[in-house]
Amino acid sequence: MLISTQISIFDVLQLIYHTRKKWTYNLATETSVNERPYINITNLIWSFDHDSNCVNLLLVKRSEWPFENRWALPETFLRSNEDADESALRLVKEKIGLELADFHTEQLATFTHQTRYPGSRSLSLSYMTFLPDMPKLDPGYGTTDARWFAMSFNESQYLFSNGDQQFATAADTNHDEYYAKLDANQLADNQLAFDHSWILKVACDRIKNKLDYQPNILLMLGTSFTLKSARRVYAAFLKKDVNQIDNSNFKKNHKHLFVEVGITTSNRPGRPARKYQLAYLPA
Amino acid sequence: MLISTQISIFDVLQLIYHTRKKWTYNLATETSVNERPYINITNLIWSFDHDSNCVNLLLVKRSEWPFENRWALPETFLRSNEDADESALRLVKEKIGLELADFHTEQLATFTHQTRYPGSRSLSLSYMTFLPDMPKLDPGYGTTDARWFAMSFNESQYLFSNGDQQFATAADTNHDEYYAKLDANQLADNQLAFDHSWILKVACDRIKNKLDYQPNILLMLGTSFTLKSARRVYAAFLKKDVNQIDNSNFKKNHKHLFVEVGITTSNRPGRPARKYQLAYLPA
DNA sequence: GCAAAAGTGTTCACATTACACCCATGA
DNA sequence: TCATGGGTGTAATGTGAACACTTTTGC
Repeated sequence: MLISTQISIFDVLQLIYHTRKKWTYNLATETSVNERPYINITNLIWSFDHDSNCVNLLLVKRSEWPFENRWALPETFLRSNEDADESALRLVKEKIGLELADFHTEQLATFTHQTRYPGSRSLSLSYMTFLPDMPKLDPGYGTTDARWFAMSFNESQYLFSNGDQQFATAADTNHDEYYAKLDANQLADNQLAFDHSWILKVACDRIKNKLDYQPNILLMLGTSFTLKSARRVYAAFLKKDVNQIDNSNFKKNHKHLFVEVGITTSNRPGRPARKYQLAYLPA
Repeated sequence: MLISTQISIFDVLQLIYHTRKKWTYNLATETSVNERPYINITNLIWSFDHDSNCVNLLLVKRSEWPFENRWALPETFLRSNEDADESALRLVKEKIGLELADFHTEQLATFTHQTRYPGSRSLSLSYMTFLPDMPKLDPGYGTTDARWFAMSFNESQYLFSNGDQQFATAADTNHDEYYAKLDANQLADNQLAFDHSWILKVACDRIKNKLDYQPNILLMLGTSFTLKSARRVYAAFLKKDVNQIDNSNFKKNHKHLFVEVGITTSNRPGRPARKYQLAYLPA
């Protein structure tokens, strides 16, 4: 059936390209040239501001089509000599330089909706990285600006703010409804490019769901952390105030996840807090 | 740096193909032609045999390179006119025909290791489908056989058997270690093609982890199910005997997930069992 | 010593477990 | 009426929430 669609000179060129691998293509059933979409690696890079005690997300201002001059999650193309997670790590290095040696990247999901990328087919292989620091940012290729956006929330969404700019996670909770509306919404100034508000929503939900059994998000607190800072992170994703999470209970409920590794030294009044690490080692 | 690698006529053709989209490529930094890998959709199709009370998985015998004449998870190529989840559904329809109207597909993960596919770069976008029935199978394109394999387990692996054939999930628990060994193992007769034993391991772990909060796997029991059959599914993934899961406690612990919808009629001795459904509706 | 920050302990409510008991059906 | 499969109830144990209390620091 697909053979009935128009075939351009580019399709033919692509076919020639394909055949160098001695792969036999069956046009009628298995393929057409358009089946090789762009492979975008999208990386949600998280960090924690120890001054403001806020969770932060890295956003970039695009300089190229599509969505030039608009804010988006950092993206790159998958290269032939790297796995997708290596590609996500490379993206981190491009934005923050190489001063950080040790950080954790994990897969979020893959987004394949046909209209997610205007003009051409593109898949987003999305990853999340938790940085143990909040370094200065370097916009790098394809972007004119890169900034940290502090996370907050309202009843139905998470919000990410830097100065006047504020972006929210998708308001829809249903995948199909979100993408059905996506075309019409593409020009709203307070929205992230592409389907990034949806990707961001999926990310926040995932992080929240993993808090009680695999809180890799705490890696953004550094190699060790105090219970108070951990509670701040939990509170941010649970849409609570820190003080709504009782420290005594928090410690008891998560003792299987945390292991004590030392004590803080501080110049402020009050008993110094103990330091903890994740008891499991994220691969 | 990438510009220093050899450039073939095919690279040039691919570039011409690319430029029709008016996308400006920066060879030195962002791309090379090999960055458009094959997009394989891998679908793990699950079902339940009500006669043997076993969880079953669909495997196919490949007829084409690579791994011709070997068993593998069913795969297809992503087409230009479908999302990846639609592609996974199409794969189901090709294997089982169209007699089943209502079934659920969800994303598992995306596998991108450079050596996962011999000879060329290929990404696997993996999905899972839970069939409410165990229909006759149709091998379809690229395969000579398609069969149900019954799931069992040993201490460290899940096993899938049909007659003499038995395949196991990956023995490694570490991603990097698995892929480091993959080349050497490719020819063992009792192994699935590609990295499918790893994908299958990831799938089983995912299903197990979701049993207590989103047991979509129960959709393979049909539109409604008895507590006993649900316990059988749980037991299979928890590596227990059905009787190790107390019925009374099972009901109490999962009452937020199940809702009573009727009663079974049976010709056997014993009180008829009640029928339940998932209380939430998987999208 | 006092205030501030953090860690500890106690109580109560509720959930989970183990296991005994009761109910509905076919032969 | 008995064997069989399935549902219900209960006491003991374990877990989480609320909140009071103790410890350690800076000033």
